[in-house]
Amino acid sequence: MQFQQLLYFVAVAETRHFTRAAERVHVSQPSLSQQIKALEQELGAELFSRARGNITLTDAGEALLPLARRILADTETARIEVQELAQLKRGRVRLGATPSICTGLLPDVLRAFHDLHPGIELLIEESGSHDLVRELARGALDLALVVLPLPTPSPALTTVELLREDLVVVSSPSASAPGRPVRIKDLREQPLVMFRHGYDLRELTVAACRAEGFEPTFTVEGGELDAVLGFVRAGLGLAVVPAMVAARAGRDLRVTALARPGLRRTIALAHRSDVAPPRAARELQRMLLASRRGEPERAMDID
Amino acid sequence: MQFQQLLYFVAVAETRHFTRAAERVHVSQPSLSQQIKALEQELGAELFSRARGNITLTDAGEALLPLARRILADTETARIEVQELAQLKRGRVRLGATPSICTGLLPDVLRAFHDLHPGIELLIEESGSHDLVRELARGALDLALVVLPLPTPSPALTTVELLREDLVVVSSPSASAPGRPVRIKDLREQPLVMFRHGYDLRELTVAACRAEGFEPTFTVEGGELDAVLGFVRAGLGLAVVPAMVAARAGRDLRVTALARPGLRRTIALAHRSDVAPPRAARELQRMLLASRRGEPERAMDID
DNA sequence: GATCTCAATAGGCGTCGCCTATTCATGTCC
DNA sequence: GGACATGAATAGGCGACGCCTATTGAGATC
Repeated sequence: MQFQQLLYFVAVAETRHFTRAAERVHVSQPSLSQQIKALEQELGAELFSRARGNITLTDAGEALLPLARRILADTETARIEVQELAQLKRGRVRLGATPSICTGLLPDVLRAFHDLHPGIELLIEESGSHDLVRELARGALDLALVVLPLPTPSPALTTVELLREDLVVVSSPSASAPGRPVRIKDLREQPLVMFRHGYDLRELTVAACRAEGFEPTFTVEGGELDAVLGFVRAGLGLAVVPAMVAARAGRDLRVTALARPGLRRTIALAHRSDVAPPRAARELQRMLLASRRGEPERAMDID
Repeated sequence: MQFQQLLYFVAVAETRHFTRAAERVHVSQPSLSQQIKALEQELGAELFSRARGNITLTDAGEALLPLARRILADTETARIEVQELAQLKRGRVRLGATPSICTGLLPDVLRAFHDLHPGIELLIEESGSHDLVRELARGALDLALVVLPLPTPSPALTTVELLREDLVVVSSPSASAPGRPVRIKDLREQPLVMFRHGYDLRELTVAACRAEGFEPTFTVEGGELDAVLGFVRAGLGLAVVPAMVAARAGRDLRVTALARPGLRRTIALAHRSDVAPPRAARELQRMLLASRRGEPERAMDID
């Protein structure tokens, strides 16, 4: 049994005419006759009663017709579904990212992606790099934006470096302004507002302070990104954040660069090494990589 | 897209292994790989992510799998349905017959047919020949047992003579016995119990009397076959019925042959000339024709 | 680095589906 | 009633395609 044979069969059943059916399916009448005959032989039953000028379905033909129609409809559906997925008309991307990346880098790119591919569902998982790596390995995420180096490096994950961004100090405009640019050691006696455990920024900042030989002091700690910025704005202390986040945080925060060599972090795209990400995820990956040409400069030229 | 390709696709999806899938569908591994590749090309999307030792469905593959399964299941259903019809495991015969044939000839043959083909639905339409011919032409019946000659002969119907049966006279054992065998003209002063209009037997009997130059007299008229026999049994009069009916009517009826040349009627099978009857109807037709070898003798050797 | 596994390619062969040309059957018209 | 017209069924040839075996190629595993 073949799809063509069913197609021909339905055409004959509907036109009740071999020659017209052949025209409809764009094949010569003998070819159609042969295929119908082959189908009848394979099924072991006549499908049409060929009374001259009055082609009719036999009872076997009547039984076959609805099934044939359904099979053909299903193949058409299959074709369309798969092609819609391939053409990014439908689909889903499960993207993981750290909170600071969600705030800094993602909005513009996701907006652009959604404008290009409005049918694609975007699922964002906002977590620390550690969790993201685990979810990625589990297959619960297609793609993740993580901070390098990975907390648990593994050959099972492929990472592509996306951009390096400078960290800057944010403070309340009303508070006593630190000298500019700030050195890490200047933070020794400065009260800091610190993220909760799990934030890469926390580990990074604390590690930098320790490298200078001191333990930082926190006035508040444990908040998410927005809360930390709010506390800073309220004058509770300083915070070290990516330049891109600082740029988005608004003008009522003073942004101060760190003195050389400063602090920077590397953001990378990660996905499983063994399976290629779905089509839609690959497309998002492509757009993220393309965006690094223009974005970083614009984001980094803030004092 | 081809059935084989879908079959191969499902096999790979289920085994997650090209070589094992190839074994399962009894084809070489390269052939299977090629067909999967062809399917992917036609659909314009990869269906599997071929991570070494870990074949997985892509999202396109996931979308295709349920449809592929359904398509394959439908083809299997189609195959089985058609074959069951062809093998007379299922089906329907719409058979028309006159009341006397229903009573006389049919029971044994239908019993035999049903024993052979219990899955076939038997629909009996009991009417006069005139109605039967009309229903046959309309396509409402597959086959009819009618009395020849047809009331409205037509080239659209094909008739095959099935058997000739003698008509006999039935009477109550208690009533005054007519001489044996009875001549038509003996019925002149005999009261008859007569069927309702529409019965071939009525026309036949009345016509025979008129040929002898008299109008028959009826004590009761208008009943169906069973009622007529009941009236005869009660002594209301005589009736002229087919020998086969008389034989089945039981021993409390006296059956008397008609004197030569007697009366007989021809029963034939009729069906539309333009379309072949369905498979099941042809089989019943075959059994009816086969039965005439033995049945008539047994039915006609009464009295 | 040798071996092993397993999918992908290469090349050859047979089948099959399609085509055109023709035949055959059956209504239809003069 | 014979010529014609219509429409489905063969006949024969050609190209494509699916299958095969043999081989290559790429990751794992020891």
